[in-house]
Amino acid sequence: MEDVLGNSACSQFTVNNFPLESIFDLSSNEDEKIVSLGFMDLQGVQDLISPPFLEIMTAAQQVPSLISSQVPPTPPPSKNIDSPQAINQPATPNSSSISSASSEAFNEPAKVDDQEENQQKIKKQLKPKKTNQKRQREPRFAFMTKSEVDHLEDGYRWRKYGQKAVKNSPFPRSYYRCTTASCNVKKRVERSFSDPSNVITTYEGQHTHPSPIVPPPNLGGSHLSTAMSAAALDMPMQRTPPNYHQHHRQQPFTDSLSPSNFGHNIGSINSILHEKRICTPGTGPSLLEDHGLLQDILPSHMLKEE
DNA sequence: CGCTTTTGACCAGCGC
DNA sequence: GCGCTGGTCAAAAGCG
Repeated sequence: MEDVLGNSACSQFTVNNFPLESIFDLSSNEDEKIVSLGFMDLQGVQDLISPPFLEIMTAAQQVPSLISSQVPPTPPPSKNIDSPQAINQPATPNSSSISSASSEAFNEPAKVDDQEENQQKIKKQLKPKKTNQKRQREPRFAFMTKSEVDHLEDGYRWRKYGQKAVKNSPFPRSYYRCTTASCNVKKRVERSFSDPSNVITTYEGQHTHPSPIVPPPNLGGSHLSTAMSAAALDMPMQRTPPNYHQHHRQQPFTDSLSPSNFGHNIGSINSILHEKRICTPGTGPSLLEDHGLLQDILPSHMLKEE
């Protein structure tokens, strides 16, 4: 673990490029200690070199172990509170780190379904009954995007259901929910206090349906379309419609570290990376970031496969 | 008319 | 227990 954590590329990347704004608010399960790391906690003051973050970074290099756990396009996974693996994720490398990176839910067997149905029923009720358990949360994934608009077009349709002022920030946080009836995916959007040009988006849950916005074919070549079609079935942040990149510059690392990306195969990851390189204008600094960061983050063999 | 956004209120969790 | 904060609800308003 320390070997990985001590990876200078990782530290450098975190400290120099995304000092305090890289958000990986990845709630795991009823063990809410990660959940407690809210945006504002992480943003600005949170030491991202802390183990949870670095575990995620580590998880980025554990892709092969995740590839086998392809996320089915079925109801969003929930936390299996009965699963010892879901509880008290040890700060050990490999699978445990991956689990702490909000992927444990993806790896849960089908037995979760019943629980998750109950959970969703409860969620749909106005007043969820409070049981012995703490409120369950979907796996979350946050990333930061350089954008002038708050609500990034990610190919899904969202309905805003709330807005709250954020502590220590002049920018409000907006709450969105996927408009698809059976889909409980939510996302939160807020502007980075330390860098207002950055928009922090947190996705919670997993889409149970393909993206309603079908990207036009032959944009960016086969790599792009492959990545899109695959990603469209999964987490929203994976897919980036053409117009998305026209207006926004997403921090590359976030895509590459997306747990859902891990849920696919390396080819898909490479496709997404390829997509970004295709779509990111070479005139901006993002290209430089892209190039350097991706190399830092991704195992070298993955980049070679491109 | 249907859908989305706005916004104040309410509730739960957490720390003191 | 109390206050703070995050998250959600739901009525009203806005929009196409």
